[in-house]
Amino acid sequence: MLARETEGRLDPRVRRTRELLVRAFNELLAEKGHAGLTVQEIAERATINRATFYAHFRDQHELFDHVISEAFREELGRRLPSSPELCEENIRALILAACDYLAGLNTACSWKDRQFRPLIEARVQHELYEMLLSWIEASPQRPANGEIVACTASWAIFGAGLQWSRDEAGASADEVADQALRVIIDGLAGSAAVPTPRA
Amino acid sequence: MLARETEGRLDPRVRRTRELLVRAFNELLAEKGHAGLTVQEIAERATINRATFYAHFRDQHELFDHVISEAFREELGRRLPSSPELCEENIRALILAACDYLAGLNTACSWKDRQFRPLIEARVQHELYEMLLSWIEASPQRPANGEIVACTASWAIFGAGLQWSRDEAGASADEVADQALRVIIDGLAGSAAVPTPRA
DNA sequence: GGTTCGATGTTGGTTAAGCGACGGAAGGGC
DNA sequence: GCCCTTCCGTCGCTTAACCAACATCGAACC
Repeated sequence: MLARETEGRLDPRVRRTRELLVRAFNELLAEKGHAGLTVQEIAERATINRATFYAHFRDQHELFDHVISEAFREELGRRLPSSPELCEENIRALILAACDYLAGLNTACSWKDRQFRPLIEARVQHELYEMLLSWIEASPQRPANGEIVACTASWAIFGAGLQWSRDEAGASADEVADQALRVIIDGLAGSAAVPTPRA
Repeated sequence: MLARETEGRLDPRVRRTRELLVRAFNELLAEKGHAGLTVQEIAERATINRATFYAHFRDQHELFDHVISEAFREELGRRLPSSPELCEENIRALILAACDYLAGLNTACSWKDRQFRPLIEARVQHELYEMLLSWIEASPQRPANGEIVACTASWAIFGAGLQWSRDEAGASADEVADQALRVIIDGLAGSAAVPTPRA
């Protein structure tokens, strides 16, 4: 009964309610961390009724996922001014975004409780996947199994970014991006790690 | 059908809508001034439907009055930590608040268009009146004609404040407050401007 | 003059938000 | 064990916000 999501148009009340909830959640996250945060608290801060919360999110975890995804999508949006297509430049931006975002979690967002990092990381990978898939499906020669391609590549990008973010004093993000880019685009064969099977 | 104002309880949606409208109006006022501001613009900024606007304010002028009154009441609230009663200390705070608020209009709020100052000043006087009247009616020996007393005194305070705010390099606000306070409390007779009629 | 355009208030029907209450689960005290 | 509190997730009813119109007005503009 709520929110014809598929349509582009969306009831302004719905948009406003979600924005208020997201803002409130972000504020409380910054103030008190995630542990012990109640739905009541979030709803109150957002000036939204608690029951209305459940009309928009199944539970607090879903809101959490939504907020993380949105934050990472914003990070991506800042780095992807060019057209939405599958090209080296964009993939490189994806890698750098993953690096910076994941590294940022180690410093700025040194949460009281690190137990939520896996959840955040899962969202990052998922957003990489979604972005890649949208590019693949918009490309001229779209493969039949775009999902598998997107999945593999997104995990590759994610893995590179995560590894780099954990690696103190390693290579620069640019270097990582360049190397990972080669593997992702040309494959293992192209990266000279294995002999090319058909050469 | 909207907003049982008299009751203390007030639908949270109503409170939120009014706050959004007030905030939007203040923002637009700071950005573009008052001239040429449309209801449509205000409603849009507040993420409120234009029709809903009219469920809360008769027109833009009423919102304007509301905003000004609220700002001045806030100014008063900051200066009146003591109990709400008719005493020298509180009246003095009233005078000083009027002085500062009206003087502030000359500098910080140097609107593109000064034509709205009379409207603002009218609100200041009205708020002074309301505050005084509430004190008078709560006092032990409340006179029958509290309205006339409050009216006279509020205009006196307002006049003193306005004159001071216009007077460059005159007496300090404290001095004005002291002198005006004497006139207001002891009357012309007490201030020695005229001989006391019954002495 | 007449025409176009945009802002203003207003209306009735639709839809989402608020409220109060409910049962259930999780913890804390004793 | 048992009670007490607090949060959770859900439900039916009420109420306010949204929307798409509408007539009206005033300011260009020709």
